[in-house]
Amino acid sequence: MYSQPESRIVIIEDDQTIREGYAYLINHTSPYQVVATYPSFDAAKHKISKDQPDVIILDIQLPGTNGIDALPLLKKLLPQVYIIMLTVYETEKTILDALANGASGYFTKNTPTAKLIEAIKDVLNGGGPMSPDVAKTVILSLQKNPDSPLTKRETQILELITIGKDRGQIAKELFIEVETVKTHTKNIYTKLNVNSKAEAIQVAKDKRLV
Amino acid sequence: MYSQPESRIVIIEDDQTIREGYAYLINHTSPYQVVATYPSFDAAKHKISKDQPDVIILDIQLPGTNGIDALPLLKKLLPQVYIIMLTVYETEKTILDALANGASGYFTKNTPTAKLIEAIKDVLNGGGPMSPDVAKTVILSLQKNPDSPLTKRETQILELITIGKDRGQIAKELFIEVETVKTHTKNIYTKLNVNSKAEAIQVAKDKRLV
DNA sequence: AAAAAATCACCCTTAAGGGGGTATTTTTTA
DNA sequence: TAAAAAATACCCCCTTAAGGGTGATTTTTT
Repeated sequence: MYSQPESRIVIIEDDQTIREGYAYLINHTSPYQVVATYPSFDAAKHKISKDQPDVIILDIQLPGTNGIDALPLLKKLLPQVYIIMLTVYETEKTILDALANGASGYFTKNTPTAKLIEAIKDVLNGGGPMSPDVAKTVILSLQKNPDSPLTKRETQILELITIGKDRGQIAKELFIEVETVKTHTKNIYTKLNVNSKAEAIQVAKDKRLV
Repeated sequence: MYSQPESRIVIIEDDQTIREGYAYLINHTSPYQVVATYPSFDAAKHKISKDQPDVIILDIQLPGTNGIDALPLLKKLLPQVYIIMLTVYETEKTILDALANGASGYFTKNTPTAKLIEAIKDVLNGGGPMSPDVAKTVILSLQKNPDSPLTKRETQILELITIGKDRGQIAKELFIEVETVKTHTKNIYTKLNVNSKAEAIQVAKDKRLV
């Protein structure tokens, strides 16, 4: 058995105090080494490939290219890299956008260094670390409305409608007749107070019925 | 300042060893009390309201009504209760279904009791605890395809299409002409090799383009 | 036993969507 | 700074998948 090479960390964060603080603490209290720090993505983009980072700690509120937009660009430069977002924003949209664009973890800025170091370990082990409030937001975003006016079958059909299936496909998938699908659809429209597929999809998304 | 009343825990789990093991450990190593345990939802449904649990630890593979189906029913009986799923299944569908139906947290069965107790604390504090692998699965489910063939504008329009907006609404929302929306749509169809909105939505979902 | 949910059928009508072609302006990138 | 890519906008034509109305039987729940 031989010792693993240290994992390489890069920090992109515009606040110098936070940047250097985290860098110092990670270097001195963990088996990881901070190989570079940058105050912005634009400052990092031409050099970061040479740093060969395993993990990037990325702020969202950066001057120039913001963290969300930087995500896909970093992924393009370094397809294997894990990216942990660090931010003061914790709106649902920001969190979901970050995760949609390839972030591996998400923490708010008051996160103690110990937790962050644990998160680095987690992503390297294939996990997806998040602070509890972030996790809660993510879970809520997945939650369906428990007070749906629709029956089980109707919900099922609405679900298929929202993923773009037409009557024929739905009928085939559920082993029922097209006319039955039509009947259910009509009932769905009545209950949701709409009169088209498009509107139904909007209401479904809006009220989290599917 | 007076001390908080102990939080009340109920465990629903068919394996007697696991059920009693967790109950014992939670009772003896944490400030929480297990007020009842049941081997199934069906055994629990008529009594659990009287237990007044704050947190339910719920297994998925139960005899009779399974854990996923039990979720909305438990939520109906006890709207305020937090439910932590405990299971050997960790397929994406199972995890997402559980969270969609109102689970507050999700752990695999090999989770040490200490982590579970921490999870109880987390949900009571409004967090959304998950084991790292579960979190990873959730994050992956939110991830977009980084190699989309679509431009930014096209992705944006496809996104609006998938949430049921028609040409007119899209045009208004993006401050462009309906004809421009049509042009983009045509280009999207060409790139995705489809020739209808419905197909485009299916491909979009399938390839996680939105 | 009653109510709710799920199933199937027939008629009739149209708006929203889709195909083809062309062209200018703006932005990005090499 | 030249070339390429992306975004914008218009015109003509055409059809299908979707929606509305009405009625009825069977299965499942309560």
